[in-house]
Amino acid sequence: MSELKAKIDESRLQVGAWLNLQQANRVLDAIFEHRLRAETDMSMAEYELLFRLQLAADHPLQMSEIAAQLLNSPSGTTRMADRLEAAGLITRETPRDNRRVVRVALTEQGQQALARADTVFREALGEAFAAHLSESDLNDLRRLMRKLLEGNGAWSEARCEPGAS
Amino acid sequence: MSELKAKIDESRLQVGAWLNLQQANRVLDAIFEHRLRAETDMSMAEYELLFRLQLAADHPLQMSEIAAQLLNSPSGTTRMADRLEAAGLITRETPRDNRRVVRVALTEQGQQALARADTVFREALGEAFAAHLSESDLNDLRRLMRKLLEGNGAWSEARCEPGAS
DNA sequence: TTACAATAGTTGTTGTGACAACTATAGCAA
DNA sequence: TTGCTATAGTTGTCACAACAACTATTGTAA
Repeated sequence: MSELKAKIDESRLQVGAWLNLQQANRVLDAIFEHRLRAETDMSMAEYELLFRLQLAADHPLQMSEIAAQLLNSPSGTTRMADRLEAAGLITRETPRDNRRVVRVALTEQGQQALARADTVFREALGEAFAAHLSESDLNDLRRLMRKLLEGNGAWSEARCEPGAS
Repeated sequence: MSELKAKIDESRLQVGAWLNLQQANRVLDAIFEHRLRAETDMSMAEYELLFRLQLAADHPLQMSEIAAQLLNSPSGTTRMADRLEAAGLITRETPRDNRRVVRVALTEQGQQALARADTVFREALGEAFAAHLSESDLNDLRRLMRKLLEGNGAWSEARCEPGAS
């Protein structure tokens, strides 16, 4: 009897924690999306792609790497690259030694756009995210998320070492 | 000089924590979506709507309440309700005393579908989410997410008291 | 060398969500 | 009552993402 009750309580705690995680993510996503769109006419997804390109500035990424890092489908990545290329923010190049792959690089204009977006995003991040968490909170959060990612075999893709911008 | 460095480190920590949060959310979302779709032919969004209906089983929800709880747009909520109604899982009813609103309720069939989805979801939640977190981790997580939600004025909507399933 | 399999991206199609415009009802003031 | 405003939902349109099918290139084995 009390075992059943304990199980139900356990389940409630789990569901509650997950719902909170999801809601927080949605709320913050919406905030960042709005801010970015309003001030730079760029979507979060596009910003993330440019951001990943800059992270790996030394070795230009190919489509499949981008897709893996962003957890996007290949087709979605193609379409996004289409838009960014049309806007003049990135270039696609297929190297001669392997004509299957496509290497994506930031253009000068793309770097400028990214810099602007970086400013806007970090400001929004500070206000809507970091302002409500202490430094130890941030470390706790990273620890928890790392556990979740590792537990689901998704840690490698999530690795990120933001460059000194 | 070292102040600038400290600021950069701070920003890295913030960005990293956010990226991890987002990635973890995406990975888990994808897992749950797949599991639910495979075993119940229902999307997470649809499950969440039914779930919210059951949470408030005593007083049937109206469209705007559902939209607020799910952080969805009114139009999106209408479309989802269209699908669920067509599938026979919910009913819409406009009460006579206020013919503007639409009250949504689970049908018998909807309750059964929800029960199945509940089983599948909670199993997936246990495996992909809760299995990697201790009870104190879960409480930490709730605490952190609550801070974020409160900080952005979104706590009330996120409130959830899962019923004894 | 030729044939077959594997890899990398792209395109066709479809589903879903958002914003804005619209309809209908309710509240309220003159 | 009449007219104005606010509220509640729905619909038109469009943007974006996913899956599957397709093309092109590379690797490999007979």
